[in-house]
Amino acid sequence: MPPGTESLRSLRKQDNRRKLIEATISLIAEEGISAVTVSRVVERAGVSRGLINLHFETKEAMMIEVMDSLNHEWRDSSRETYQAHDSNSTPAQTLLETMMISLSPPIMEPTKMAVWYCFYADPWYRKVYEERYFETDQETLEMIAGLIEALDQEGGYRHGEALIMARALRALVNGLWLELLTEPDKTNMDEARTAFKAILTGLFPKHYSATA
Amino acid sequence: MPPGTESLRSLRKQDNRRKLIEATISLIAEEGISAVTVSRVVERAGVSRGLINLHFETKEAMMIEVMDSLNHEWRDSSRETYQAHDSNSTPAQTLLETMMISLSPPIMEPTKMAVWYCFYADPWYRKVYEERYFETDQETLEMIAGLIEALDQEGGYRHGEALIMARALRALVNGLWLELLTEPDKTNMDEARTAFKAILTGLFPKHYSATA
DNA sequence: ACATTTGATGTACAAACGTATACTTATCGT
DNA sequence: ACGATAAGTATACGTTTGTACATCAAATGT
Repeated sequence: MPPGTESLRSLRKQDNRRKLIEATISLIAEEGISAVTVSRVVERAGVSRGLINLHFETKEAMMIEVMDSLNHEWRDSSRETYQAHDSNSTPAQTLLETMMISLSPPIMEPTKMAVWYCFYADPWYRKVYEERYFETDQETLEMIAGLIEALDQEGGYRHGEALIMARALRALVNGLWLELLTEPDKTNMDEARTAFKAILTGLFPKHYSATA
Repeated sequence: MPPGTESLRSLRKQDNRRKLIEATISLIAEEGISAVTVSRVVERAGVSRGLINLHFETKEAMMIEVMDSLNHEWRDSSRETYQAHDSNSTPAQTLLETMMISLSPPIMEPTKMAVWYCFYADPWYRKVYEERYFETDQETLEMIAGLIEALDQEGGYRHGEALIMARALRALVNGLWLELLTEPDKTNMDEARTAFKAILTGLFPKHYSATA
Protein backbone atom coordinates (compact mmCIF):
# COMPACT_ATOMS: atom_id res chain seq x y z
CA MET A 1 0.00 0.00 0.00
CA PRO A 2 1.62 3.26 -1.15
CA PRO A 3 1.89 6.08 1.33
CA GLY A 4 -0.70 8.82 1.39
CA THR A 5 -3.61 6.60 0.50
CA GLU A 6 -6.98 7.00 2.07
CA SER A 7 -6.97 4.20 4.55
CA LEU A 8 -8.83 5.00 7.74
CA ARG A 9 -5.60 4.89 9.70
CA SER A 10 -3.44 7.08 7.50
CA LEU A 11 -6.32 9.52 7.18
CA ARG A 12 -6.45 10.05 10.91
CA LYS A 13 -2.69 10.23 10.98
CA GLN A 14 -2.61 13.06 8.48
CA ASP A 15 -5.34 14.78 10.42
CA ASN A 16 -3.25 14.69 13.57
CA ARG A 17 -0.27 15.93 11.62
CA ARG A 18 -2.34 18.87 10.41
CA LYS A 19 -3.52 19.54 13.94
CA LEU A 20 0.06 19.77 15.12
CA ILE A 21 1.03 22.17 12.35
CA GLU A 22 -1.96 24.41 12.95
CA ALA A 23 -1.47 24.36 16.69
CA THR A 24 2.10 25.48 16.15
CA ILE A 25 1.05 28.33 13.88
CA SER A 26 -1.59 29.68 16.24
CA LEU A 27 0.80 29.29 19.14
CA ILE A 28 3.45 31.36 17.38
CA ALA A 29 0.91 34.01 16.48
CA GLU A 30 -0.46 34.32 19.99
CA GLU A 31 2.58 33.80 22.18
CA GLY A 32 5.62 33.85 19.96
CA ILE A 33 8.10 31.26 18.83
CA SER A 34 9.51 30.88 22.33
CA ALA A 35 6.16 29.43 23.37
CA VAL A 36 6.54 26.64 20.85
CA THR A 37 7.47 23.79 23.16
CA VAL A 38 6.48 20.20 22.70
CA SER A 39 4.21 20.34 25.70
CA ARG A 40 2.36 23.45 24.56
CA VAL A 41 1.95 22.25 21.00
CA VAL A 42 0.49 18.85 21.85
CA GLU A 43 -1.72 20.43 24.50
CA ARG A 44 -3.13 22.87 21.95
CA ALA A 45 -3.47 20.19 19.30
CA GLY A 46 -5.29 17.94 21.73
CA VAL A 47 -3.01 14.96 21.24
CA SER A 48 -0.59 13.09 23.41
CA ARG A 49 2.95 14.02 24.29
CA GLY A 50 4.76 11.45 22.21
CA LEU A 51 2.80 12.02 19.04
CA ILE A 52 4.97 14.89 17.91
CA ASN A 53 7.98 12.61 17.66
CA LEU A 54 6.01 10.07 15.71
CA HIS A 55 5.24 12.58 12.99
CA PHE A 56 8.43 14.60 13.05
CA GLU A 57 11.95 13.44 13.77
CA THR A 58 12.68 16.63 15.70
CA LYS A 59 10.87 19.79 16.68
CA GLU A 60 12.80 21.71 14.07
CA ALA A 61 11.60 19.33 11.37
CA MET A 62 8.07 20.27 12.31
CA MET A 63 8.89 23.95 12.14
CA ILE A 64 10.28 23.47 8.65
CA GLU A 65 7.00 21.88 7.69
CA VAL A 66 5.26 25.00 8.98
CA MET A 67 7.62 27.06 6.87
CA ASP A 68 6.83 24.93 3.84
CA SER A 69 3.10 25.37 4.25
CA LEU A 70 3.43 29.16 4.30
CA ASN A 71 5.89 29.40 1.45
CA HIS A 72 3.99 27.00 -0.78
CA GLU A 73 0.71 28.77 -0.24
CA TRP A 74 2.28 32.07 -1.18
CA ARG A 75 4.27 30.67 -4.09
CA ASP A 76 1.33 28.82 -5.59
CA SER A 77 -0.98 31.81 -5.27
CA SER A 78 1.56 34.07 -6.93
CA ARG A 79 2.29 31.65 -9.73
CA GLU A 80 -1.34 30.95 -10.48
CA THR A 81 -2.27 34.62 -10.52
CA TYR A 82 0.63 35.41 -12.78
CA GLN A 83 -0.14 32.63 -15.21
CA ALA A 84 -3.83 33.44 -15.24
CA HIS A 85 -3.17 37.05 -16.23
CA ASP A 86 -0.02 36.84 -18.29
CA SER A 87 -1.67 35.51 -21.45
CA ASN A 88 -4.76 37.65 -21.63
CA SER A 89 -3.88 40.82 -19.75
CA THR A 90 -1.53 43.75 -20.04
CA PRO A 91 1.75 43.63 -18.12
CA ALA A 92 0.42 46.43 -15.96
CA GLN A 93 -2.59 44.44 -14.92
CA THR A 94 -0.53 41.31 -14.39
CA LEU A 95 1.94 43.13 -12.16
CA LEU A 96 -0.77 44.73 -10.06
CA GLU A 97 -2.85 41.60 -9.62
CA THR A 98 0.12 39.37 -8.92
CA MET A 99 1.45 41.58 -6.16
CA MET A 100 -1.96 42.36 -4.73
CA ILE A 101 -2.29 38.66 -3.97
CA SER A 102 0.41 39.09 -1.35
CA LEU A 103 -1.58 41.91 0.22
CA SER A 104 -4.85 39.98 0.49
CA PRO A 105 -6.18 36.98 2.37
CA PRO A 106 -5.45 34.17 2.67
CA ILE A 107 -1.82 35.24 2.23
CA MET A 108 -1.91 38.44 4.23
CA GLU A 109 -3.34 37.31 7.53
CA PRO A 110 -1.99 38.57 10.84
CA THR A 111 -1.60 35.02 12.08
CA LYS A 112 0.57 34.03 9.16
CA MET A 113 2.51 37.29 9.20
CA ALA A 114 3.52 36.51 12.76
CA VAL A 115 4.97 33.19 11.67
CA TRP A 116 6.77 34.64 8.65
CA TYR A 117 8.54 37.18 10.81
CA CYS A 118 9.57 34.60 13.36
CA PHE A 119 11.42 32.80 10.60
CA TYR A 120 12.91 36.04 9.31
CA ALA A 121 14.15 36.90 12.78
CA ASP A 122 16.08 33.71 13.45
CA PRO A 123 19.44 33.10 11.72
CA TRP A 124 18.97 29.36 11.59
CA TYR A 125 15.52 29.56 10.04
CA ARG A 126 16.75 32.25 7.66
CA LYS A 127 19.43 29.87 6.45
CA VAL A 128 16.95 27.04 6.07
CA TYR A 129 14.56 29.32 4.20
CA GLU A 130 17.29 30.53 1.88
CA GLU A 131 18.38 26.98 1.09
CA ARG A 132 14.88 25.65 0.50
CA TYR A 133 13.25 28.48 -1.44
CA PHE A 134 16.16 30.20 -3.11
CA GLU A 135 15.10 29.13 -6.57
CA THR A 136 11.37 29.82 -6.41
CA ASP A 137 11.88 33.17 -4.69
CA GLN A 138 14.36 34.14 -7.37
CA GLU A 139 11.89 33.01 -10.00
CA THR A 140 9.18 35.21 -8.55
CA LEU A 141 11.53 38.16 -8.31
CA GLU A 142 12.59 37.84 -11.92
CA MET A 143 8.97 37.52 -12.95
CA ILE A 144 8.27 40.88 -11.31
CA ALA A 145 11.41 42.36 -12.84
CA GLY A 146 10.27 41.15 -16.27
CA LEU A 147 6.96 42.91 -15.90
CA ILE A 148 8.67 46.08 -14.76
CA GLU A 149 10.93 45.96 -17.81
CA ALA A 150 7.88 45.62 -20.04
CA LEU A 151 6.31 48.66 -18.42
CA ASP A 152 9.56 50.60 -18.66
CA GLN A 153 9.81 49.92 -22.37
CA GLU A 154 6.19 50.86 -22.99
CA GLY A 155 6.33 54.03 -20.94
CA GLY A 156 9.98 55.02 -21.20
CA TYR A 157 10.22 55.65 -17.48
CA ARG A 158 13.98 55.13 -17.01
CA HIS A 159 13.82 53.59 -13.59
CA GLY A 160 17.27 52.06 -13.72
CA GLU A 161 17.79 48.36 -13.22
CA ALA A 162 14.49 46.51 -13.14
CA LEU A 163 15.78 43.96 -10.64
CA ILE A 164 16.52 46.66 -8.10
CA MET A 165 13.04 48.07 -8.57
CA ALA A 166 11.55 44.60 -8.24
CA ARG A 167 13.37 44.14 -4.96
CA ALA A 168 12.05 47.50 -3.81
CA LEU A 169 8.47 46.47 -4.54
CA ARG A 170 8.99 43.20 -2.74
CA ALA A 171 10.48 45.14 0.16
CA LEU A 172 7.44 47.38 0.18
CA VAL A 173 5.13 44.39 0.43
CA ASN A 174 7.23 42.99 3.26
CA GLY A 175 7.14 46.33 5.03
CA LEU A 176 3.38 46.57 4.71
CA TRP A 177 3.17 43.07 6.13
CA LEU A 178 5.23 44.15 9.09
CA GLU A 179 3.09 47.21 9.62
CA LEU A 180 -0.01 45.06 9.84
CA LEU A 181 1.79 42.91 12.38
CA THR A 182 3.14 45.68 14.59
CA GLU A 183 0.25 48.13 14.38
CA PRO A 184 -2.85 46.05 13.69
CA ASP A 185 -5.24 48.68 15.03
CA LYS A 186 -3.70 51.65 13.23
CA THR A 187 -3.73 50.17 9.77
CA ASN A 188 -5.35 47.37 7.80
CA MET A 189 -5.15 45.45 4.57
CA ASP A 190 -7.19 47.98 2.62
CA GLU A 191 -4.77 50.73 3.54
CA ALA A 192 -1.87 48.51 2.62
CA ARG A 193 -3.32 47.91 -0.83
CA THR A 194 -4.14 51.60 -1.24
CA ALA A 195 -0.58 52.54 -0.34
CA PHE A 196 0.89 49.96 -2.68
CA LYS A 197 -1.33 51.05 -5.54
CA ALA A 198 -0.42 54.68 -4.91
CA ILE A 199 3.28 53.94 -5.16
CA LEU A 200 2.77 51.85 -8.26
CA THR A 201 0.83 54.74 -9.77
CA GLY A 202 3.63 57.12 -8.91
CA LEU A 203 6.21 54.89 -10.54
CA PHE A 204 4.18 54.08 -13.65
CA PRO A 205 1.77 57.00 -14.13
CA LYS A 206 1.02 56.11 -17.73
CA HIS A 207 -0.15 52.64 -16.75
CA TYR A 208 -2.15 53.19 -13.59
CA SER A 209 -4.71 55.82 -12.77
CA ALA A 210 -4.67 57.57 -9.43
CA THR A 211 -8.43 57.39 -9.01
CA ALA A 212 -9.08 53.66 -9.17
CA MET B 1 27.27 60.76 45.75
CA PRO B 2 24.67 60.91 42.98
CA PRO B 3 24.44 57.99 40.57
CA GLY B 4 26.19 58.12 37.21
CA THR B 5 29.20 60.00 38.49
CA GLU B 6 32.70 59.15 37.45
CA SER B 7 33.92 57.27 40.45
CA LEU B 8 36.28 54.46 39.58
CA ARG B 9 33.76 51.93 40.77
CA SER B 10 30.68 53.18 38.99
CA LEU B 11 32.74 53.67 35.86
CA ARG B 12 33.69 50.02 35.74
CA LYS B 13 30.14 49.12 36.58
CA GLN B 14 28.77 51.01 33.62
CA ASP B 15 31.43 49.44 31.46
CA ASN B 16 30.32 45.98 32.47
CA ARG B 17 26.75 46.98 31.86
CA ARG B 18 27.66 48.06 28.36
CA LYS B 19 29.57 44.81 27.82
CA LEU B 20 26.46 42.83 28.68
CA ILE B 21 24.28 44.86 26.31
CA GLU B 22 26.73 44.54 23.45
CA ALA B 23 27.26 40.86 24.08
CA THR B 24 23.52 40.37 23.88
CA ILE B 25 23.27 42.28 20.61
CA SER B 26 26.06 40.35 18.91
CA LEU B 27 24.66 37.12 20.26
CA ILE B 28 21.24 37.84 18.78
CA ALA B 29 22.80 38.80 15.46
CA GLU B 30 24.91 35.67 15.21
CA GLU B 31 22.78 32.99 16.79
CA GLY B 32 19.32 34.42 17.27
CA ILE B 33 17.29 35.42 20.26
CA SER B 34 16.94 31.83 21.41
CA ALA B 35 20.68 31.84 22.05
CA VAL B 36 20.30 34.67 24.52
CA THR B 37 20.67 32.76 27.76
CA VAL B 38 22.28 34.07 30.89
CA SER B 39 25.19 31.67 30.50
CA ARG B 40 25.90 32.62 26.89
CA VAL B 41 25.64 36.35 27.52
CA VAL B 42 28.01 36.46 30.48
CA GLU B 43 30.41 34.12 28.69
CA ARG B 44 30.52 36.46 25.69
CA ALA B 45 30.75 39.55 27.85
CA GLY B 46 33.61 38.01 29.80
CA VAL B 47 32.03 38.51 33.19
CA SER B 48 30.76 36.23 35.87
CA ARG B 49 27.45 34.44 36.02
CA GLY B 50 25.79 36.49 38.71
CA LEU B 51 26.69 39.87 37.28
CA ILE B 52 23.70 39.94 34.99
CA ASN B 53 21.33 39.89 37.92
CA LEU B 54 23.26 42.65 39.62
CA HIS B 55 22.71 44.99 36.68
CA PHE B 56 19.25 43.87 35.62
CA GLU B 57 16.41 42.62 37.73
CA THR B 58 15.47 40.04 35.11
CA LYS B 59 16.72 38.94 31.74
CA GLU B 60 13.78 40.66 30.09
CA ALA B 61 14.75 43.95 31.73
CA MET B 62 18.10 43.65 30.01
CA MET B 63 16.44 42.98 26.69
CA ILE B 64 14.35 46.10 27.10
CA GLU B 65 17.53 48.05 27.63
CA VAL B 66 18.81 46.63 24.36
CA MET B 67 15.57 47.76 22.77
CA ASP B 68 16.01 51.22 24.23
CA SER B 69 19.52 51.57 22.89
CA LEU B 70 18.37 50.79 19.35
CA ASN B 71 15.27 52.93 19.43
CA HIS B 72 17.00 55.93 20.96
CA GLU B 73 19.84 55.81 18.49
CA TRP B 74 17.40 55.77 15.62
CA ARG B 75 15.06 58.37 17.12
CA ASP B 76 17.86 60.80 17.96
CA SER B 77 19.44 60.47 14.54
CA SER B 78 16.11 61.09 12.83
CA ARG B 79 15.24 64.05 15.01
CA GLU B 80 18.62 65.70 14.64
CA THR B 81 18.66 65.28 10.90
CA TYR B 82 15.16 66.66 10.61
CA GLN B 83 15.88 69.66 12.79
CA ALA B 84 19.16 70.36 11.06
CA HIS B 85 17.47 70.51 7.66
CA ASP B 86 14.02 71.82 8.44
CA SER B 87 15.02 75.44 8.91
CA ASN B 88 17.40 75.95 6.03
CA SER B 89 16.38 73.38 3.46
CA THR B 90 13.46 72.63 1.20
CA PRO B 91 10.89 70.07 2.41
CA ALA B 92 12.09 67.79 -0.39
CA GLN B 93 15.65 67.81 0.88
CA THR B 94 14.54 67.42 4.47
CA LEU B 95 12.39 64.41 3.63
CA LEU B 96 15.13 62.71 1.63
CA GLU B 97 17.90 63.30 4.15
CA THR B 98 15.77 62.37 7.15
CA MET B 99 14.76 59.04 5.70
CA MET B 100 18.15 58.27 4.23
CA ILE B 101 19.48 58.29 7.79
CA SER B 102 17.53 55.10 8.37
CA LEU B 103 19.19 53.53 5.35
CA SER B 104 22.76 54.33 6.37
CA PRO B 105 25.16 53.37 9.12
CA PRO B 106 25.18 53.41 12.03
CA ILE B 107 21.41 52.85 11.92
CA MET B 108 21.29 50.37 9.06
CA GLU B 109 23.74 47.73 10.15
CA PRO B 110 23.04 44.02 9.69
CA THR B 111 23.78 43.38 13.34
CA LYS B 112 21.22 45.89 14.51
CA MET B 113 18.69 44.85 11.90
CA ALA B 114 18.82 41.34 13.32
CA VAL B 115 17.92 42.65 16.75
CA TRP B 116 15.13 44.88 15.49
CA TYR B 117 13.46 41.98 13.77
CA CYS B 118 13.72 39.76 16.81
CA PHE B 119 11.68 42.32 18.69
CA TYR B 120 9.22 42.64 15.82
CA ALA B 121 8.76 38.88 15.74
CA ASP B 122 7.84 38.38 19.37
CA PRO B 123 4.38 39.38 20.63
CA TRP B 124 5.62 40.30 24.08
CA TYR B 125 8.42 42.52 22.81
CA ARG B 126 6.05 44.04 20.28
CA LYS B 127 3.75 45.04 23.11
CA VAL B 128 6.61 46.48 25.13
CA TYR B 129 7.86 48.39 22.10
CA GLU B 130 4.41 49.79 21.38
CA GLU B 131 3.99 50.93 24.96
CA ARG B 132 7.43 52.50 25.25
CA TYR B 133 7.82 54.23 21.89
CA PHE B 134 4.27 54.86 20.81
CA GLU B 135 4.59 58.62 21.12
CA THR B 136 7.98 59.17 19.52
CA ASP B 137 7.20 56.81 16.65
CA GLN B 138 3.96 58.65 16.04
CA GLU B 139 5.85 61.93 16.16
CA THR B 140 8.29 60.73 13.53
CA LEU B 141 5.49 59.47 11.35
CA GLU B 142 3.61 62.75 11.49
CA MET B 143 6.83 64.61 10.74
CA ILE B 144 7.15 62.58 7.54
CA ALA B 145 3.48 63.09 6.75
CA GLY B 146 3.92 66.83 7.21
CA LEU B 147 6.74 66.91 4.71
CA ILE B 148 4.72 64.88 2.26
CA GLU B 149 1.83 67.31 2.59
CA ALA B 150 4.18 70.19 1.86
CA LEU B 151 5.42 68.44 -1.26
CA ASP B 152 1.86 67.61 -2.30
CA GLN B 153 0.81 71.24 -2.02
CA GLU B 154 3.84 72.45 -3.93
CA GLY B 155 3.55 69.91 -6.69
CA GLY B 156 -0.17 69.18 -6.74
CA TYR B 157 0.44 65.43 -6.86
CA ARG B 158 -2.84 64.25 -5.31
CA HIS B 159 -1.49 61.25 -3.47
CA GLY B 160 -4.41 60.90 -1.13
CA GLU B 161 -3.95 60.98 2.62
CA ALA B 162 -0.42 61.96 3.54
CA LEU B 163 -0.42 59.73 6.61
CA ILE B 164 -1.04 56.64 4.51
CA MET B 165 1.78 57.62 2.20
CA ALA B 166 4.04 58.25 5.17
CA ARG B 167 3.27 54.78 6.47
CA ALA B 168 4.07 53.38 3.06
CA LEU B 169 7.48 55.05 3.04
CA ARG B 170 8.17 53.79 6.50
CA ALA B 171 7.11 50.33 5.39
CA LEU B 172 9.47 50.59 2.44
CA VAL B 173 12.36 51.38 4.75
CA ASN B 174 11.43 48.46 6.95
CA GLY B 175 11.24 46.19 3.95
CA LEU B 176 14.64 47.29 2.71
CA TRP B 177 15.99 46.61 6.17
CA LEU B 178 14.57 43.12 6.02
CA GLU B 179 16.05 42.54 2.60
CA LEU B 180 19.50 43.41 3.89
CA LEU B 181 18.94 40.95 6.70
CA THR B 182 17.64 38.04 4.66
CA GLU B 183 19.76 38.46 1.54
CA PRO B 184 22.96 40.17 2.65
CA ASP B 185 24.96 38.95 -0.35
CA LYS B 186 22.39 39.79 -2.99
CA THR B 187 21.84 43.37 -2.00
CA ASN B 188 23.48 46.12 0.04
CA MET B 189 22.87 49.51 1.55
CA ASP B 190 23.71 51.39 -1.64
CA GLU B 191 21.07 49.49 -3.54
CA ALA B 192 18.60 50.12 -0.76
CA ARG B 193 19.21 53.84 -0.97
CA THR B 194 19.03 53.76 -4.76
CA ALA B 195 15.72 51.95 -4.63
CA PHE B 196 14.30 54.32 -2.07
CA LYS B 197 15.41 57.35 -4.02
CA ALA B 198 13.90 55.91 -7.19
CA ILE B 199 10.53 55.44 -5.56
CA LEU B 200 10.68 58.91 -4.04
CA THR B 201 11.45 60.28 -7.50
CA GLY B 202 8.53 58.40 -8.96
CA LEU B 203 6.18 59.79 -6.34
CA PHE B 204 7.45 63.38 -6.45
CA PRO B 205 8.95 63.85 -9.92
CA LYS B 206 8.91 67.64 -9.70
CA HIS B 207 11.04 67.58 -6.55
CA TYR B 208 13.59 64.89 -7.25
CA SER B 209 15.61 64.22 -10.35
CA ALA B 210 16.06 60.70 -11.64
CA THR B 211 19.76 61.16 -12.34
CA ALA B 212 21.15 62.13 -8.95
C1' DA C 1 -12.05 -14.37 13.24
C1' DC C 2 -7.51 -13.41 14.44
C1' DA C 3 -2.62 -12.42 14.23
C1' DT C 4 -0.14 -8.48 12.66
C1' DT C 5 1.18 -4.11 12.01
C1' DT C 6 0.78 0.72 12.61
C1' DG C 7 -0.70 4.80 15.13
C1' DA C 8 -0.97 6.73 19.63
C1' DT C 9 0.08 7.11 24.52
C1' DG C 10 2.51 8.14 28.94
C1' DT C 11 6.61 8.00 31.52
C1' DA C 12 11.45 8.72 32.18
C1' DC C 13 15.69 11.37 31.96
C1' DA C 14 19.64 14.17 31.16
C1' DA C 15 20.59 18.81 29.94
C1' DA C 16 19.80 23.64 30.22
C1' DC C 17 17.10 27.31 31.83
C1' DG C 18 16.59 31.88 35.08
C1' DT C 19 17.36 33.53 39.46
C1' DA C 20 18.30 33.69 44.48
C1' DT C 21 21.89 33.59 47.78
C1' DA C 22 26.09 33.10 50.28
C1' DC C 23 30.70 34.49 49.58
C1' DT C 24 35.05 37.46 47.86
C1' DT C 25 37.31 41.29 46.35
C1' DA C 26 38.55 46.00 46.13
C1' DT C 27 37.30 50.81 46.19
C1' DC C 28 35.55 54.54 48.89
C1' DG C 29 34.94 57.98 52.88
C1' DT C 30 36.89 59.28 56.99
C1' DA D 1 45.32 53.30 57.44
C1' DC D 2 41.27 50.91 57.98
C1' DG D 3 36.42 49.69 58.68
C1' DA D 4 32.35 50.21 55.61
C1' DT D 5 30.26 49.35 51.43
C1' DA D 6 29.48 48.55 46.80
C1' DA D 7 30.81 45.50 42.83
C1' DG D 8 31.67 41.11 41.32
C1' DT D 9 31.84 35.94 41.85
C1' DA D 10 30.42 31.10 42.27
C1' DT D 11 27.24 27.73 43.66
C1' DA D 12 22.84 25.78 44.29
C1' DC D 13 17.96 24.92 43.26
C1' DG D 14 13.51 24.13 41.35
C1' DT D 15 11.54 24.13 36.52
C1' DT D 16 11.18 23.23 32.00
C1' DT D 17 13.09 21.70 27.91
C1' DG D 18 13.39 17.93 23.77
C1' DT D 19 13.68 13.23 22.96
C1' DA D 20 13.87 8.09 23.79
C1' DC D 21 11.43 4.18 25.03
C1' DA D 22 8.23 0.81 26.73
C1' DT D 23 3.41 0.12 26.55
C1' DC D 24 -1.29 0.12 24.70
C1' DA D 25 -5.23 0.28 21.26
C1' DA D 26 -7.26 -0.59 17.11
C1' DA D 27 -7.66 -0.77 12.05
C1' DT D 28 -5.81 -3.95 8.56
C1' DG D 29 -4.90 -8.11 5.53
C1' DT D 30 -5.73 -12.77 5.03
